[in-house]
Amino acid sequence: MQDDQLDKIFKALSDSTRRRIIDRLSKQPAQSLFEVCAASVAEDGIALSRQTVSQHLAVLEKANLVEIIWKGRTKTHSLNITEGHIEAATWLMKYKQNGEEE
Amino acid sequence: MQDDQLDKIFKALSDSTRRRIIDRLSKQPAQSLFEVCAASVAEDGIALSRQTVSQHLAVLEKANLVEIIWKGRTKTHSLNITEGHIEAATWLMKYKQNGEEE
DNA sequence: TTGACATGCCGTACTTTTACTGCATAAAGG
DNA sequence: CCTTTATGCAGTAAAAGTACGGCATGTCAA
Repeated sequence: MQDDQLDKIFKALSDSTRRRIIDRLSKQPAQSLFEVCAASVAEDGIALSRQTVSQHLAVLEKANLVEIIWKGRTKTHSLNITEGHIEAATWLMKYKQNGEEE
Repeated sequence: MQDDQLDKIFKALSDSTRRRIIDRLSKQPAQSLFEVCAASVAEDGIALSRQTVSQHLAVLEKANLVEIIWKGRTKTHSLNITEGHIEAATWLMKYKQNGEEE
């Protein structure tokens, strides 16, 4: 696993807005930009501009966490968690000191 | 798991310099600030100022990833990965789509 | 063709992060 | 006492991250 890839994945996960988007996309895939915006207001009461959400989705896209499929003029976003992501996310586990009670 | 805590942990892990420090501390615990600096130069050939390393260690400390023990006038840093950290690191796993070959 | 819709790119403002220099403080040793 | 050693704090500067408005482009449908 390359440093660059780990950077992208951890950075993508280090923002609560993006984690909320991930959670939202997991419940309903293939959402457009506007659907994500609308859901943010409807479910969390957080009104974010189109550009802001677009930027967050771009970060997730660069980390390959969302898959893009164009349907006509609509760009749909779906969650795409791969083995590579799981490997990256569990990077810390190899440093867990085992032993101790608990 | 609170958003604030997840933020701190993922942010702490999203920098390759900090990941290198974690790796270093896992091999040799109870290192002082200067030892981490020296090891950075010796093992990776990266010369970082004392203050820069200090700041990185502070980020790891705020995420509770390192434990501080004072020995005389020396502040020693050791890795301290808890169940909470593991839980945070595996945050992404609950979104993994199972199924598919592989 | 025209209008409405969805996205993309450019620029701005504010905040945070990263890396650094310099100075101050406190403890141990000669 | 004075020097060395280890840390802490303040301040600076460049870069990146976050959030936004405006304008342009492309597409679907009436």
